Amino acid sequence: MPTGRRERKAETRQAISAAALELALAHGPGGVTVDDIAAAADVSPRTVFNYFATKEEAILGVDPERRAEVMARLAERPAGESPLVSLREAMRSDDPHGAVSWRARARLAREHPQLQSAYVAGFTALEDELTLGLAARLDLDPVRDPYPRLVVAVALAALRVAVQNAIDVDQVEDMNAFVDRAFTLASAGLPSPRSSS
Amino acid sequence: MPTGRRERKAETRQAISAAALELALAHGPGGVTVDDIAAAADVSPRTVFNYFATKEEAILGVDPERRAEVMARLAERPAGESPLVSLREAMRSDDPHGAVSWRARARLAREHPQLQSAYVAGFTALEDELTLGLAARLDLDPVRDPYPRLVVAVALAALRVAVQNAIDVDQVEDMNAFVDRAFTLASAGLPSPRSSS
DNA sequence: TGCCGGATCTGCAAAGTTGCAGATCCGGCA
DNA sequence: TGCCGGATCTGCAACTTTGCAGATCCGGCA
Repeated sequence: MPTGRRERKAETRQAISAAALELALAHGPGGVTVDDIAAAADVSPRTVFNYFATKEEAILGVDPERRAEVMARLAERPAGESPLVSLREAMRSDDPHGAVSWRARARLAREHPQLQSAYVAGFTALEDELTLGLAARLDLDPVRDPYPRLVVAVALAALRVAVQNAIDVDQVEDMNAFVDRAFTLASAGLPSPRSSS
Repeated sequence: MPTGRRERKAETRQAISAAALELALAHGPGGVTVDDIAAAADVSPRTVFNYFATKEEAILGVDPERRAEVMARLAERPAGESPLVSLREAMRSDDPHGAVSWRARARLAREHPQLQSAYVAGFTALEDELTLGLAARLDLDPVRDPYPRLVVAVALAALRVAVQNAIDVDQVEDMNAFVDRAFTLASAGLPSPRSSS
């Protein structure tokens, strides 16, 4: 059982990410320097930027393993299923541990505009990956055919809006209900609401 | 006819934006420094950051006047119209001059990944504005009710994907056709395609 | 004309970000 | 054990970005 370089790399990333999140929660994103994060993770400041493009990304950064899980779940969805449903189910998180830290980060991003950009960038990166996955499922060209990317972009928009709305009305426990509502609206073509409340 | 401060401010912004775009097109985004842009626009480097948060934003930056035009067009749409249609029409650009520079920027963003983040950030800023405008039209709470933001987010996703697709298949002249197709798909709830080509 | 007040611009210092070159570490192999 | 090769980490210099304090500009008004 070799503790290979790959595992060490994942550990370093985790250490930096954990230190960044903890310090940001404690002192606010602006109250933390990269040097602080580096010291807490016991690496050089330069190494922080080997793993994350920006300080904000170090704070919000999504674990690559989690992204891989989403991709794997997408690949396992039944073949004929509606693409929006496949994506919704692939992204649904029933892992309590992951969900908690994910909510903490979403809330942090909502409260601190300086994190907004990095937060959205995370969705964009996921969009690129999911587009390839969905195109493969549907046997479509991911770059020339707009359909896969359009469905993924809409699905991520729905997810993002649902999460933000759950946070805004302070009901993060019912996250799944909010997500379901947004996806239902999207699948129906966003009909004019009579009473969407 | 006073050449008031407001006009001078707009002129300075234009000068910086134009210099940034020109230099970026000539030498690539990475081949231009903020000092270069500042010198070309005849201001201090510090002033560049008074108008734009980042060098990338200075290159891609959307003219606030253009955003105001979109908001004005949205307000003028008939009352009972489908929200997606209202948004599509508000964002449709028939101004040849504006459209050309817009395409140049979209292409530049597509070709240089370093601009991706700033490009998406522009859409996010527009999302916030349009959400308020649409909520007002529909008389809904823009923060507690997810509907306005969801529709806007989906509309912008459709627009973004359509533009990217038109660039990818090298048919930017037919931009409107691409946008219409994406919006039609979205209004129909993104049905599984048989032949979306 | 000459002053006032606000808007705009600038200089400076500290922090963030990146490319590059080299140091270090670690597993595999003789 | 001792070396090799690649992956990882680090130091450094240039550039980017931000907060702050002050300089400058400009229109309005006495």
